[in-house]
Amino acid sequence: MNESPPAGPPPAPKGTVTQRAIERIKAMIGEGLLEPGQRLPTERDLGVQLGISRSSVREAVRALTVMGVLEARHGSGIYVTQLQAGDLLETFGVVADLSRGPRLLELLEVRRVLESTAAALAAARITPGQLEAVGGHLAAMNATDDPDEILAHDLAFHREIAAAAGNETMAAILEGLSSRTFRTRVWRGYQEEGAYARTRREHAAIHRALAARDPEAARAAAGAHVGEVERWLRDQGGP
Amino acid sequence: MNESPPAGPPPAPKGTVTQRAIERIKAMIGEGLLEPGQRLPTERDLGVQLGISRSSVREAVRALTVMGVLEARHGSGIYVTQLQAGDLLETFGVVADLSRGPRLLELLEVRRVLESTAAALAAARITPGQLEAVGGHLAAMNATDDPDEILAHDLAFHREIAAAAGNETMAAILEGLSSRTFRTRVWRGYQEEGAYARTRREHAAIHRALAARDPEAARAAAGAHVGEVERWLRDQGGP
DNA sequence: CCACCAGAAGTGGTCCGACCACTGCGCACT
DNA sequence: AGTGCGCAGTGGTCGGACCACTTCTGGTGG
Repeated sequence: MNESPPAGPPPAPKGTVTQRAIERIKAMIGEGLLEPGQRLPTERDLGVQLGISRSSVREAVRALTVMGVLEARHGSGIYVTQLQAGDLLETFGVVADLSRGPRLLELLEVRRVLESTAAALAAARITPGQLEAVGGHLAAMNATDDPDEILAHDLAFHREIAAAAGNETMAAILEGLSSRTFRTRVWRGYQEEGAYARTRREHAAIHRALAARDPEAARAAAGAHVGEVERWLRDQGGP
Repeated sequence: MNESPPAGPPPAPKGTVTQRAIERIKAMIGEGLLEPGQRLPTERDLGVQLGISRSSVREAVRALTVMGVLEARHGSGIYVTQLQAGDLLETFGVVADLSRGPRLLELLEVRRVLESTAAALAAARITPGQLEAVGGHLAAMNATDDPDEILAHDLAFHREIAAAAGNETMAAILEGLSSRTFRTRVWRGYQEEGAYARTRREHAAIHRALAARDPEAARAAAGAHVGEVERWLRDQGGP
């Protein structure tokens, strides 16, 4: 009769129940209690353990799934992802897709910086096999007139370079920054100006720098490539 | 009696219901039907519109909330965010916090690249007021011995520079890459080696380059700064 | 003995209905 | 007119039920 009104410390009084659940699960992983690839308790059990309803558990799991931390397999269970990049890319891509105006330019600026660096790293580390793959996409891109196919090979071209840079995280970020719809939106108008030729020239320059194992040349070529799109976009929305 | 078994086109048969709901809402925003700051229909109404239950709507909203696209205000309604960067930082920070081993190094490498660029941009654009703020954090950092306070001013120091670079998106990414717990974890051991002096020297060098409006010097100083932490971390987990 | 398949158990996915906590606004009271 | 209270509306939480899918198990036939 003396501690009911004054304070009830046990049931943590912060934020919403779901928010707390997210923190709890996140903490479990952070503390190593949950290893990547490991299976979590069932939603029902988690609800009991955390003292919350299954609905709230589901929302927490959904949130962590979106973040790329957890993965739910229907009929099997919930698992901790390998956190192997490419998992956080989805969120990043969504933001990129929804960005407009000045934000788009900023995104492109970030991409230019990372793409340049990736190209420089790739020039130093790329394997003959990877170089051949890059060349393949370059050739395929030049051999067709179908915009969709060109776009696909363009994406693959850059993806291959990012992979060759040896930094999966950077590759994942670039992947998000070059998400399909994002790219499609920008290219729609860009290519109408007959920018194909310039694009081909720039891609060829990047490929040449990679083949020559010249990091600085690759950095410059990649930077110029993205910079061109940047310039076009700036002119577009500007005056 | 003749179209029940053959085909049911209206209820698109792809993915889970929640996933579809996410796409639908995302599309509404992408197509401009939902302006930033605008209020969405209630969860109950959305359920009716999309032909799904409120539970599923809630999960979809939760997912988009985590992505920083929506914001739910208890008792008021669901709103579209301004997509003003800093919203996607949370997810990015979580990933950074949970990363381990090689992934951590990759993250740091990305940070080095962006931090260098931000410093270079800041050197060209920084205002006297911002420069003073940077100097203030530098002085405050050198004036105390409390690790927590040092960390706080360290974060503010870099945040101020990122802001001065004039690219909010880049600043948001750097913010996520320097999230509190991430930083704390790395610094715990780093500072034990009496790295304070070196950190102070490096920070001073960055500040000097900014004051001199020398982009290349700022780029080099910032790159070296992050690179030092990188080197230490590599030595740590290596042999 | 092995390969294969049908069933059962367990899991996430979806739906429903109820109630709680908070916000916002309008009405009545002062 | 100013103030406070109450009510309607909204997101937050809960519990239970059922569905869809995966997985393992046991049996059956080769």
